Amino acid sequence: MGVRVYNTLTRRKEDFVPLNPPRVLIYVCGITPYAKSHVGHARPSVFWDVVRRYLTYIGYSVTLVQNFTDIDDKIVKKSKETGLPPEQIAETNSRQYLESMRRLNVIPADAYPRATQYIDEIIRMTEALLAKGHAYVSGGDVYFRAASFPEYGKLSGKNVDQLLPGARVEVSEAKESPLDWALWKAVPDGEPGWNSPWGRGRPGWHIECSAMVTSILGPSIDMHGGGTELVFPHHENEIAQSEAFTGVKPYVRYWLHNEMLNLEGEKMSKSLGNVVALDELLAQYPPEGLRIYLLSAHRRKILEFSIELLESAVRGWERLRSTMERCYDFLRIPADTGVSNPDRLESARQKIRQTFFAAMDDDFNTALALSAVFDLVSALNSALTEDKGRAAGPEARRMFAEAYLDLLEFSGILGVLPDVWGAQREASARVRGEGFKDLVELLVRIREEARSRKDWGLADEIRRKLQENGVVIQDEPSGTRWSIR
RNA sequence: GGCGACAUAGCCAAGUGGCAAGGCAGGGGUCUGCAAAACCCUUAUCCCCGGUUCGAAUCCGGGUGUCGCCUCCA
Repeated sequence: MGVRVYNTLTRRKEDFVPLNPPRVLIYVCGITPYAKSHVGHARPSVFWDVVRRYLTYIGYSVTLVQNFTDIDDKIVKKSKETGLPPEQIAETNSRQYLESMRRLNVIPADAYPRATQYIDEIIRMTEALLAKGHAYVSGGDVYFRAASFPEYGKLSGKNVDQLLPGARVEVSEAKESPLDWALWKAVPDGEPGWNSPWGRGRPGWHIECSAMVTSILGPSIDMHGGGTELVFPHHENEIAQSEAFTGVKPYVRYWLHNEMLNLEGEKMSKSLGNVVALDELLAQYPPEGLRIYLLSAHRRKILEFSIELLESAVRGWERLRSTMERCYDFLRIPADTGVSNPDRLESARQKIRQTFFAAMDDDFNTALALSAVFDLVSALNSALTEDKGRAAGPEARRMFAEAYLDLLEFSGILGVLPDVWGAQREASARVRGEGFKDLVELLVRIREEARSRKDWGLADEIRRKLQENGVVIQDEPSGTRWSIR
């Protein structure tokens, strides 16, 4: 056993062996905060959050860094259009992204560095690349000489010779070759810029990640993530810059890329304009539902997005949540009751455990892991249904509790652990005012009494009024349960 | 033009040689004053055509279709 990951560089699944176990250093390409975040941005965030949770769970000590590229052409353009300073645009959108992450239950990265905080490092790196002959000055710009890095193209599988004909690369008189890219760009007065040995300018697009990775995490990291769209040229260029600069190979031991979200068959992207705002979704749907949706396909597969699909995932989450609440309530009743067929539950549980961990080990197959979670939901619900309150002894009860704890554990790894201890119920009740809970419970008691008198009119009215106020009533053989939705 | 990925039920999706996971939706049933939830049963000739094999969704060849990257992008 052990984790295996599909590495974009080798195009194979490989055993995951970190450089200095148990430490695992991870860098994930974050957003360019020139506009609001959309659902697509949540895919890598949630995926890497699960990776971090799982690796931590199995004993690794994870350091995860995610950047903001807070200065680039788009931000400058936006600044010109709106008249707002670029820092403000970047900061507003970065904060909005982080707020969405918080709502999505994403464990905060150990650092969220900004490109503009690493200008000195970028300049130093550029100077070093010049000194080593990997870069050249042209006008006030500095370019990386792709031809100076023989392995250029190794990540994306591009053949440099075939890249040129018909290529859509930017043709510029300033560049020796169309494949070269800017490390530093001269900027006209009035645009944001920093002083440098080559005059006032700002960093090119790819160098900031190399600078942040090497200065924060070192010359060689364990995993690097980002969307497939970044494989070329962004990550290809990052490898060239970083390995040329540090002389250390490999810059990244395992490259893990996530596929895109599609909207009506087309890639969701800001440039196409077919985006669904992340904060708006989170305002309307439970974040756990969104996580379940995002984890429902393997990260290397394109996933179709629609409100209907999100809503179906939300319904799945509601089932998971209500199962946990039922299990919790069940375990609170006196200890001489237990499930009537514990052996069946136990054998299901063992099989499900095996599936879950094998799935996570196999390139973080969250879709399969999620299916194991739902299998456990079904097994627990079956056990609860069969029970009928029979006394089955402490052993049966213990087995039930074990299965329930597994469900909590798996949900925790996937970051969709519902609040089963009622803290949320309590908190919601508090938000609605002291005594809210007492009032609800009083109404439930009154309704129980009405039901025993067969006063259905009153019982139904109480149920309806509570529902209007967000309290859902369910009559079960063992009594009436209520929960806040 | 170059490189690459994908095609599995109504929708989403896992599965890379041994009787086709899971979610949502649908149908039937149990429970129930009603409702809700839950449970049980039920819904697939795995894009097409060849080949390899005792055996193929899975491997090989060909075809068709969809998408991505090569330009900013998670």
